Amino acid sequence: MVNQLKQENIRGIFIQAAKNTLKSEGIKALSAREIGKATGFSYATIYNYFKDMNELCEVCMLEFLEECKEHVLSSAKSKSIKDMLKAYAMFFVQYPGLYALIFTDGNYVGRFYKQFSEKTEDMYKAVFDASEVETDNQKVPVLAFNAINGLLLAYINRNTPSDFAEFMQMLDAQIELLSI
Amino acid sequence: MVNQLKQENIRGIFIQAAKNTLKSEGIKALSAREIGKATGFSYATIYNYFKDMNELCEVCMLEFLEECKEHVLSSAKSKSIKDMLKAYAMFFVQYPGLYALIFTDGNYVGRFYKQFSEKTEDMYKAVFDASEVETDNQKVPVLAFNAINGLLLAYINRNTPSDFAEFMQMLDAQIELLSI
DNA sequence: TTGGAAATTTTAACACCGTTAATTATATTG
DNA sequence: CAATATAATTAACGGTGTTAAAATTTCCAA
Repeated sequence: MVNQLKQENIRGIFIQAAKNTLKSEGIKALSAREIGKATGFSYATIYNYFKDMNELCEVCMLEFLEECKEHVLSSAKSKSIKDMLKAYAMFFVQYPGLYALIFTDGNYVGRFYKQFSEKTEDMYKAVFDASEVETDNQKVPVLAFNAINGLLLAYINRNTPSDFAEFMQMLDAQIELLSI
Repeated sequence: MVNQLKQENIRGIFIQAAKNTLKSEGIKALSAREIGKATGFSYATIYNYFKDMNELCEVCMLEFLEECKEHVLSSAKSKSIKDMLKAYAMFFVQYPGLYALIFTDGNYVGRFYKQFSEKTEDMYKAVFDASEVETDNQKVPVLAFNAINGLLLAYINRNTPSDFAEFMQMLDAQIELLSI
């Protein structure tokens, strides 16, 4: 019982350390040894609490997705889909490493992708439900977010456009083009 | 003179070997040792012809981008933007590893991203020019491709949707939603 | 309280990776 | 042919994830 609690705590310590690294330095900086140093444990102790580094990453991903959802629902300037999609984009502009982790690094989707994909689509639909947009087409929320993801992909991973202001213009234009 | 030719040939051998691996097995399977084995050279010989593995990858990326452009311009069913965007998507569905390499693996964009981004946008515009679409908005080609890239990102990197037929439906719906 | 069993942590090791320096082999040229 | 320049190879370093064995700590009953 007490043991259980302690185990959960230590697991949480590893998760927190990994999240810190992922947020500040990105996945390239994450390693078993680095987490060991950050937590004061040996580098191998992690393997008593996670099957492998992938599992640790996947747990972080799920938590980040939750953070993202909360950020969108709480910080959007209005309930217009434009502002909500902007809030979504801003989350990843603020934490570009998380975008790479969640959307582009295939290594760490692995076993959990089903659970993860479902949770992502749930978020998309939740945001649309919270917005003032009405559409019969079930696909529209997913498509809209996909389009924004494509924009983020170019901006975050490839520095295109290279300027933030221009990125914002592209974001506006993209939402305009989607005509939702 | 003869030397120069020989050097170019060996460089080409490494590039070809790397391209084969990237196409068939993706970037995770690529390593200096693996290329050494595939070409019959030692693993360190590559460093006489490329600054590092990144440079080798970047050269491959540029060549793949060219292949992609040729594929779109030659194999699209018609000059409608719908068919051309479909041809674009099909190229990466056929070689999913290349999509990961070109668009999502930040490691290998590195130094060359400017040259590479420009070449990508050139391709987008070339495709639009070759199509029957007319638009005043310079941004439209880039935005349309970004949206398709977002779709590819979900399908290739995250298996969403998990079914090819459904992906094709999403593709149609995305182009529809863009109303171009 | 103490001794032994169970649980946990750490150390050492293995197989990879990219990369570099020194060595060996090959080719070129006087 | 010998000396030199060029190219390829081997050995090594520091990094990675991961596992097995050793060391340590925790726990509980006598």
